[in-house]
Amino acid sequence: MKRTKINLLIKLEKSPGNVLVKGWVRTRRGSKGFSFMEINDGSCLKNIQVIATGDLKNYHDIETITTGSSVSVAGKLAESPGKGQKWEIQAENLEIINLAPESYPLQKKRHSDEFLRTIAHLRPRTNKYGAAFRLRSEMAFAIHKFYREKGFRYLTTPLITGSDCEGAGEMFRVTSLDPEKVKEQGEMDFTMDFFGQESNLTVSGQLSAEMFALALGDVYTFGPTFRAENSNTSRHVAEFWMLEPEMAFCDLKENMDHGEELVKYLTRHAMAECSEDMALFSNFVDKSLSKRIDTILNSEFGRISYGEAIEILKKSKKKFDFKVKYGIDLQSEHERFLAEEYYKKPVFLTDYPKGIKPFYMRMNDDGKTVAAVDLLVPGIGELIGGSQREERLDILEKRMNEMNLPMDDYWWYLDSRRFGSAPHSGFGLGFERFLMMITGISNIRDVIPFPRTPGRIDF
RNA sequence: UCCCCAGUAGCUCAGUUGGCAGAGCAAUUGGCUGUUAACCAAUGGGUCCGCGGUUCAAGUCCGUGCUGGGGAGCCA
Repeated sequence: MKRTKINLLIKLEKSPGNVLVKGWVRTRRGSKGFSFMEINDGSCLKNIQVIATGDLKNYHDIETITTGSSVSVAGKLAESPGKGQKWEIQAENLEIINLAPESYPLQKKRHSDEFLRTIAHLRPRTNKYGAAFRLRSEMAFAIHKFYREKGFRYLTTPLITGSDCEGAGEMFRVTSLDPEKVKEQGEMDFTMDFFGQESNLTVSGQLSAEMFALALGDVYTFGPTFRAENSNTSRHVAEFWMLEPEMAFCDLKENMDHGEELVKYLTRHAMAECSEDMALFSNFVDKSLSKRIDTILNSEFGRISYGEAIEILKKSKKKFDFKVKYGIDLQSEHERFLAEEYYKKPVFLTDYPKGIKPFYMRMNDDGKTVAAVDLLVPGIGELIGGSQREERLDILEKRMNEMNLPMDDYWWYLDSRRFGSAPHSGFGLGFERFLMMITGISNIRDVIPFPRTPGRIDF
């Protein structure tokens, strides 16, 4: 008999008679002569109840089944006379695949997130983490679906990069040099290294994506990204996934339209395809989740310039630790006030002063601000960061000079402005931060399978 | 990296003024003929985070290190 997954089984209207289920025992309740078991196979949140009676030939062994054990159950799918479930399996053949010893760390009760992080290899067997990682999978699929429907091309950009000055934070060095020899020589000779020059793990695929947007039109990258920052917060990890769309013939407004459409599409997809898991999050993880999802789906995101934001912050009676002044980079407290208290919904901030933004952002006509855009979201902070790119060669070169960037390293990037340059825009969306937003899970380490943070690379 | 808080049984946590190491859940064993984080009873279980110090006596006080959490900076 072929195995049926539990997500299909529990949806059945009529019993097909006998079924075969394989999974892990969440709990066993024994009485004299029979046992109830809850089996979960990871296909969905729900367990299937199995009843095993004393007339089974291996019933003596069945009585020893512990939480966490793996089993294979064949039997009749019957309507359950008990409350709480429609179906149950009346076991006719129950095979113990592996008995979990008493040291199995997951109990049939709530565990703290901190404890579960220490057993990250087992935590997907819990309701909450199972739901989180099913949703993560579904959201990755939804990203590809969204872009395919819109005629975008999926681009995979290199994870190892030679440019050491992308300006998006500390980078991880990639080298094949022998540490012992480096110690003898007293310094690293990069000409002897694998690539003949210094190389690092990427902090963004954007520059590569721009080249392909100016060839294929609309592209997106979706893959891992690395930051060697010594960040110890609930919103940062050293290895995370980022979605980066890049669109030719697209200005800042269209860039925002795209970001808003994307966030709404993915959120709608989560509600439609993962309703059961989403219900768990709003019932047990974050009581305000339903309201936030509703706001994301049904409100128009705010859109204001940096200058307007500064005015709003100044006029507010709120006391900030950092004084608000035109030209400063906005602090967390400022961003939170704008998204959580003033607008109470996601809000785009545009047109930042050029001094606090990177070289590739397009200079506005005022000569002081650039066509940058950040999307601030209640509870998360910055979800999206992007811009319209500077497509005018002379202005781009001038900016790079001002910022002392080595022009030679960027010869290929500048070529794109030399040969058929065109307006284009794009942004980066932090995949884990998006997952935090739609699950209400408050620590980024709990939405990524095996988190990498300063001082920790377990599993 | 900085600020604040915490570390006691497998888990969650209590532990008074410095004076015998505790609870609930879990586990183990037994009971129970339809359970729902089953129920009832019994039993076992400790490097009180590490190191050093004060003291007749330290889980408790002091110093230091490590780990975890919250916040800040950096950013996705």
